[in-house]
Amino acid sequence: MSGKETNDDRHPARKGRGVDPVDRKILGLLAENADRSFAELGSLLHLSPPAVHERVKRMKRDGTIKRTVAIIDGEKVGRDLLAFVHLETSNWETSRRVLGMASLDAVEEIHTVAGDTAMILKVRMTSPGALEEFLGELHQMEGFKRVKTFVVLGTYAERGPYP
Amino acid sequence: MSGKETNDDRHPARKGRGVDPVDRKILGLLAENADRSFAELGSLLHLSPPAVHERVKRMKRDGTIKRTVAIIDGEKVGRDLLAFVHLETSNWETSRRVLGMASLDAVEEIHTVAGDTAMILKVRMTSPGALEEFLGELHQMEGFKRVKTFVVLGTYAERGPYP
DNA sequence: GTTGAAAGGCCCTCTGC
DNA sequence: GCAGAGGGCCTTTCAAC
Repeated sequence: MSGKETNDDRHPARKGRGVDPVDRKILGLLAENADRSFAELGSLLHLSPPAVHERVKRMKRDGTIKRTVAIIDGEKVGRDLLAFVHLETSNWETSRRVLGMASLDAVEEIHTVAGDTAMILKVRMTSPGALEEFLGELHQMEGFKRVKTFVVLGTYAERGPYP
Repeated sequence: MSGKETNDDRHPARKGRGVDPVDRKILGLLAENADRSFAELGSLLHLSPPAVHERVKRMKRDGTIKRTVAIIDGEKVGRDLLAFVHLETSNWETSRRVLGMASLDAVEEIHTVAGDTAMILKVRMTSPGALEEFLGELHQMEGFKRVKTFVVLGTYAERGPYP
């Protein structure tokens, strides 16, 4: 891992304030499988179930644990076409309309970035035709400069943040 | 997965075989919040808890529901620098070594793609220095042609597949 | 698929250390 | 902040319709 973050701070967690090593271990276990019981977590960490519960409750309250979700197999439900779409817009109004696409079922991620493009979208489609239609909507928007699409051929890792 | 897609299948679920509209509704609810009880799901769907349980168990067994995980706030645990890295490799051996990076804590996604690059990585770092170090490792590898990095400025949507 | 019931396990709180 | 015990809810499975 990286080192040298701290100069004068004696606590190892400078940015993750209030997240100690035990918390991180809990987060790691829950990020991998949220079905674990407090009893199981406790035995893995040599802690009592109430102690684990206290920590998890605190981390849920302060937003460190955002939520727990079921991971769906996109291919098994027909969404077998994953793509990254880069797009540049020439004005803010157009960008706002793109951000509104977050409500579309196909749109999984929207980021603004620094680099050769302005925005990156991750979309999971049910068919090439659906992707074509989506790209068509983007082209219809005024004030966009360029769209570049990367169709995913294979996925070799896909998970959430790890503490 | 199964093979044999039927031609004369009258059911609307062509690709998501065995996933009917009720299943999709369950998946949608659990993809948003996996903490819901079977009783709650049942009342939302006008089904009995055992019926819901049966469906969920089946979908977990056949992999439609891959797993349930806790979503961690990357910024709260110190990983506040998200980036997409595009890289082109000139041989397969190098690509294999990149795929091995899936075990790194910072690497969240690895995809091979069609388009102006060969692979896309999503990485979440604890600091700019950590990103620099990671990019340095890529450059040290023989057989890579080009690396392009997009640092994320803002995230406006980030979730998993939706049925 | 639904109802009803029954057993088991876990959550959650409280109390004491 | 952590360990131990009890009430209560939910899960899970079994019947029968």
